[in-house]
Amino acid sequence: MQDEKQARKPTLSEVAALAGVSEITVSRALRGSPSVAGKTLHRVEQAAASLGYVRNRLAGALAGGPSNQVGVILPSLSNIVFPDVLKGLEIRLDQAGFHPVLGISNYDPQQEEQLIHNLLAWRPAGLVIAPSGMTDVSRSLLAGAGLPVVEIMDIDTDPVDMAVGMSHRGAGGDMARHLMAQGYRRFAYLGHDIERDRRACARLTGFREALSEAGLILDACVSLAEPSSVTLGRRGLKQLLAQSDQRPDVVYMSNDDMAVGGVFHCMAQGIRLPQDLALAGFNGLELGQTLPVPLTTTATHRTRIGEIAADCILERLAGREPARSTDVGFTLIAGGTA
Amino acid sequence: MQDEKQARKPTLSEVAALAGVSEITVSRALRGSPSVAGKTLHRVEQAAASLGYVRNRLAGALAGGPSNQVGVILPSLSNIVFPDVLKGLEIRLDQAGFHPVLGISNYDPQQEEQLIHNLLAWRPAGLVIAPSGMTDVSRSLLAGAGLPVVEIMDIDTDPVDMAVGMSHRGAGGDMARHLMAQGYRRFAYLGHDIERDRRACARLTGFREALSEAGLILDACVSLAEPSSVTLGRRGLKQLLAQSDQRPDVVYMSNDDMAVGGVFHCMAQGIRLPQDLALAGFNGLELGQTLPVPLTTTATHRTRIGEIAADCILERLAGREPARSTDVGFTLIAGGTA
DNA sequence: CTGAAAGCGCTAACAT
DNA sequence: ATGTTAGCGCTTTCAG
Repeated sequence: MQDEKQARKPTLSEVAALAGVSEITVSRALRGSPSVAGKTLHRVEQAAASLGYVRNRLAGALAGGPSNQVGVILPSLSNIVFPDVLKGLEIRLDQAGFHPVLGISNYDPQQEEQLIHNLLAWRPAGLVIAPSGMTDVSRSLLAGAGLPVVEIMDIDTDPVDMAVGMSHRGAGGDMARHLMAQGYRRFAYLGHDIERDRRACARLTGFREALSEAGLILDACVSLAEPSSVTLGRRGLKQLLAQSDQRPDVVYMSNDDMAVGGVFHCMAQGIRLPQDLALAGFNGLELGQTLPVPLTTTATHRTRIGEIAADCILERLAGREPARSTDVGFTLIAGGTA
Repeated sequence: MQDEKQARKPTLSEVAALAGVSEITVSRALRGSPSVAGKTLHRVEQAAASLGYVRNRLAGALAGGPSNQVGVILPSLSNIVFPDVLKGLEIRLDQAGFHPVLGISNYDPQQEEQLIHNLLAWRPAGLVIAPSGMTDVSRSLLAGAGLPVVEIMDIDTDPVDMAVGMSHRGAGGDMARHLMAQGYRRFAYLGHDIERDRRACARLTGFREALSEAGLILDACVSLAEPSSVTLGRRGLKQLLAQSDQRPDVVYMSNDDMAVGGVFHCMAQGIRLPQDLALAGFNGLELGQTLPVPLTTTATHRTRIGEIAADCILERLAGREPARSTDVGFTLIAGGTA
């Protein structure tokens, strides 16, 4: 080891000098090129270690070498959903020696555009984005970036490059059909700040469409202008029930966090599930499935979305051509709350 | 806008040519230097926009400009705890125009060491790490990196540079004293793969110490070799109760996820909380506080840790000297389960 | 307020 | 298997 405070980090040429070879040989050796003699390799590694050499990938990438950074833009980290996706991304990227560079858009198209610009400035190897209403500028930045781009979560819209996700509209429709099949007829919806969450919006649209096809309607539809949470679901359901003169048969909640809040409200009020009131959520979080009565919901494959998105980037970088759109599907869980 | 597929991105000199000024003037203009005439600035911005210019920060950073990347190493993303910390980091970093570059160590010191090396290769402006048993090499890499480093979560050990967190040992001790004050005498502990989670370990240590000081002991101590989860807590409590010939008064669970699982087990079995059995967790997750009976636990200030860690990095970069160690504390929540 | 020169540390391309 | 040459695109000096 060397001094604790080395102001200037050692460079390739210093390693080269110590090892008695040229810079390029050190470069090749340290990058694991097969065309370096075992003996040379060893000597270079020794020299690098003894100097505490740490490769400068800024210089490498600028000189035309590959980057191992992948830009990742997500709308939020508050709910476990996006960390789950990020986990899948990270696992696969890490295996390939890549790192996610993160940006959070807060569901704001302007922030999103800014982030795309900022992340592109680092010339990443690829970009993964859970879109929040991309602007034309955003789209054109991505189209012109000349790198693999994966839009995740949703496959209801046409992607700039690639897409991995599921149909939220389809999920909403399927849940509506499932609930109708259970015999429910009076439907209500309780959502969080749905203006900003286009995917929650798409589910509601699909839900409505399916009801409509069966000649039914949504009796009540409440959206609260706050991010989703268990607390909000609990409070929201209380409010929804208070303001309905006739209690609905079933409430479709914008996601599991909200739905679990609803379940807790019912528990506290002695409202029996599903006899007195039925509830359905979305996401299939562990939380909802571990309740004494498992939540009726739609399980999504979040980590899988992340993994596949990473694979798309890596495949493309390897010169192959991944599917333009990948549907990871979803699974309706007929739990005990509806 | 320009062609969808621009193979080579425009460079500073192209913008300069179009604007009729020198490269350096464009550089200054685009970085918002005050010493650029308003008229020139405008012309440069026009030129940049019309070419779809995206700054290359690789080149900028290599040439000695500042980096706006901050390496972030976390042990896991599976539990909401670290995403919460990451959220706090991201908020503050984003405000300052910085981005986190992420690495997940999986609680493995070797992976951690590798990550530190990889992230340092990008010459980030700073590094934030939730340590997982740092090796000597890790420590020496950080010490010699010549950049601000913040170790987060824990302040029980001496940091290489700066630390932001709380005393987990203290939290365990406080909970033990709280439970003893409630009159409980037969204590049990239920943990997840605690070998890997040094902070959970520290809490248990503090818990034991406090019992010991009062002349009490831990009657049962079960650790399951799996990551913590609601499911594991539910299953684990069942197992723990089955194998105890005399039921404990109270079970200290390694965290809230585990504890909520325990609560669900009790609900399902008709075990009354806290009369028949008391439970306590750790973290103060929303989940536990929204249960019909709020969980007794220790609230941690996770997002705050992230925010302060980011501030430490930014302060140091601004030339100021932040506190070497920041204790964000914790708050014991005397809920209804103990 | 603007510019010219020099070089950050590395790697691709072309030798040998 | 190793070396030489020539930048990558920007920003830091240092000059006006």
